[in-house]
Amino acid sequence: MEALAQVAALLADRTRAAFCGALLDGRAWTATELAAHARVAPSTASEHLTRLIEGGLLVEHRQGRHRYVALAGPHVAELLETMTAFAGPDSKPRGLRAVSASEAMARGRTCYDHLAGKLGIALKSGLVELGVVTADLAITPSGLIWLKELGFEPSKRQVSRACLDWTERVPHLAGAAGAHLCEVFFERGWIRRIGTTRAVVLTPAGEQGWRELGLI
Amino acid sequence: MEALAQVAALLADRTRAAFCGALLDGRAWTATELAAHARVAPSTASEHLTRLIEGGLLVEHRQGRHRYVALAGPHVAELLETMTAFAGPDSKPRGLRAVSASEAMARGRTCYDHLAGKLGIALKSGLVELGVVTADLAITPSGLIWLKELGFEPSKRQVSRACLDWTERVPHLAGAAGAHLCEVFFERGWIRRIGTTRAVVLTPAGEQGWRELGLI
DNA sequence: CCGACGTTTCGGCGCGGGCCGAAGTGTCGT
DNA sequence: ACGACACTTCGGCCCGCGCCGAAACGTCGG
Repeated sequence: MEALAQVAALLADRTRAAFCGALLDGRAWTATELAAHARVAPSTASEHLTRLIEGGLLVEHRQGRHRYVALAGPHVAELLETMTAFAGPDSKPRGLRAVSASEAMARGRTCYDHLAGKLGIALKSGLVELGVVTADLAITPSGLIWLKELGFEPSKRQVSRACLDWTERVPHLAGAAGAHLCEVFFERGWIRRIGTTRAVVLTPAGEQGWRELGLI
Repeated sequence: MEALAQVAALLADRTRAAFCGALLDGRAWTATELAAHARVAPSTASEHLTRLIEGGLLVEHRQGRHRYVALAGPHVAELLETMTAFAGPDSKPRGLRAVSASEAMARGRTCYDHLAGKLGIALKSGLVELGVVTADLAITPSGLIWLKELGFEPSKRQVSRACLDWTERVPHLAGAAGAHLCEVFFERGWIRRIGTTRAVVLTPAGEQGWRELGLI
């Protein structure tokens, strides 16, 4: 259990945890961006990033004078999701901006590479309704065909996985299938990010698309 | 991400992590037992236990002058499993006793309420062979009937869940179904604990039972 | 009722680690 | 070539926290 403590220690610091939370949007951030986000000096951020990379949680990608970092993969996102689901949402959003931001996150957001929030729950309900997945979020044989018609190709990665939503406390669809659907929705302009946050909305085109697929 | 850091901090200490690791056997331990296990003074253990309980990871059950503690539920076990799978096994078992103990754990052990190790992998393979679960560890309709014949009754808990094995790096069966099978195997004397550890072995009766069920 | 035992509280010690600013390195744009 | 910029390294500060032992409390057994 020695190793467990070491991984936990990496996430036990509010600044490093804030970095990981920001990176849950699935994009790569520069060191300076993360420093500003967590309100610490660049030198402090640099040291934290080095530790997170050595611990295998993050990967870096140097480009000129920039140091881009990103989550090391879906397995890290799953770890963070599991822990966040256990910990529950942060207690008190302070101020009007923070409140409206957290409401937007609750309506819909990306969870690294798939959809979460009320939007994620709606997607799951639709998929269950269509018989693509069972109530336990296992892909059905007919569901696999349905996914393939949307361009899904099975890989080594687990096709479906339940991810516990930390705002709704209900499992939604993660894994390769969840990631693929999210990708397709972005490509088709059915969902769109709000500003630079993880929050997303269903566009009018998306609403129509979902209706045509029988998701709503 | 504030809340994530707080949960992580609970597990970021080697002593508290050792407590949780010991409690992964699913039983309730007294404060003194845990103190001896982690080689710290009783007073130190007492303070750690209070913190873990306040953090929701453990529950206590006072009985006379004893303070029994146990994991707060399957969700805590899942959290620990996810983190341990990410962290990997502890590096170096020291001495002959430690080596043979870790080999026994690799052969078969309980993961809170279900089977893991090579034994868990064997069980999974058998279940896939029988068509009880898919390769992704989702229960099939016929598999549900098979489980019910073994006394399984669906509840609110998720029926099947993939748990990543930290010795084999392969997912095995957790969730309500995994817990039920483990329980049945213990009742029938098919598996037995080695000493007081989490390690288990398949008994001769168990080998025959598994053969009759078509698991091996 | 008394001693043994499991547990808790408290004071105090020492280490680890998170933070910053200053100075240094490397890269880009002009 | 030069300054601006992103990042890193280092020294130093200080707070948090894990540890223990001593003492107190509660329970059990005789």
